Amino acid sequence: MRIATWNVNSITARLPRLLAWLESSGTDVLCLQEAKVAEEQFPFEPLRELGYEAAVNATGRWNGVAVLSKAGLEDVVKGLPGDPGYDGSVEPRAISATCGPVRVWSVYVPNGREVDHPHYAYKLQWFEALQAAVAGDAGGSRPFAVLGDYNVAPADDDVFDTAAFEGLTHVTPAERAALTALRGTGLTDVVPRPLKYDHPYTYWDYRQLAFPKNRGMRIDLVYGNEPFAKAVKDAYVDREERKGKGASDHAPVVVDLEV
DNA sequence: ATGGCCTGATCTTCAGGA
Repeated sequence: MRIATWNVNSITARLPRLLAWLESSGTDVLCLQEAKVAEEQFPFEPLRELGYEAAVNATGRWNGVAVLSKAGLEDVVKGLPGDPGYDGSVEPRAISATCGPVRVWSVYVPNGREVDHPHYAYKLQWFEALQAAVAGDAGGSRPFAVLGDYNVAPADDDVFDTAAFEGLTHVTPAERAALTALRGTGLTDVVPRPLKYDHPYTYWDYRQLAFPKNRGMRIDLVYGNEPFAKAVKDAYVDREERKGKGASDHAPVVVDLEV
């Protein structure tokens, strides 16, 4: 079974590439983030034609997550139990579903913006809610994983230049502590291999030739429980998908499971 | 090859991304 996570940065803008990639990669289950579209406008039909069912939590131009599957799609839960919300409203940043033998979450963790911004406190609260929501499945015997855009680089090695991130979000001790606490529920960081160079970056800014210069970050993560981690046969970042015109600024992370 | 931001809406300017 091939399972992947990909922040597509608008499913509307990315649809031709998304459909082509689903076919060429042979992905069975895709956890998708930043759909940036209301569920009513979600492209269910072209996905169905490729054999994918879709579970969607999306409300409009911001955020939006989905699980696409041709391996079954059951017990869908939209939203994060205990989601703290931001500025008085809960945003569509999480969805979970069971796809055949595996249960997955697709998550889009809040960015945080600046360390002294309310969005940063929201980000840390959101991590606490996520930890509470997944703890049961994380300790369970069924293969389970939380896949998505975590908006945190787990270690200094996961950013191209630590000095460039001095005082910024995504690398602070509190954010990394949130990841450590999340792993403490029984989850393992399934680190993919890079297809080129020596770091499995998953995101490169659109600006300043970041991708050609490989100034990237590893912020799209796959956190799997023990049964999931044991079933992993391979994992890689499909950096080919970051190339060319009309690319998302994130590349897919692909995991092959023997389940 | 991979090329000096992109996306969608409040739409010719801006918020948000990270």
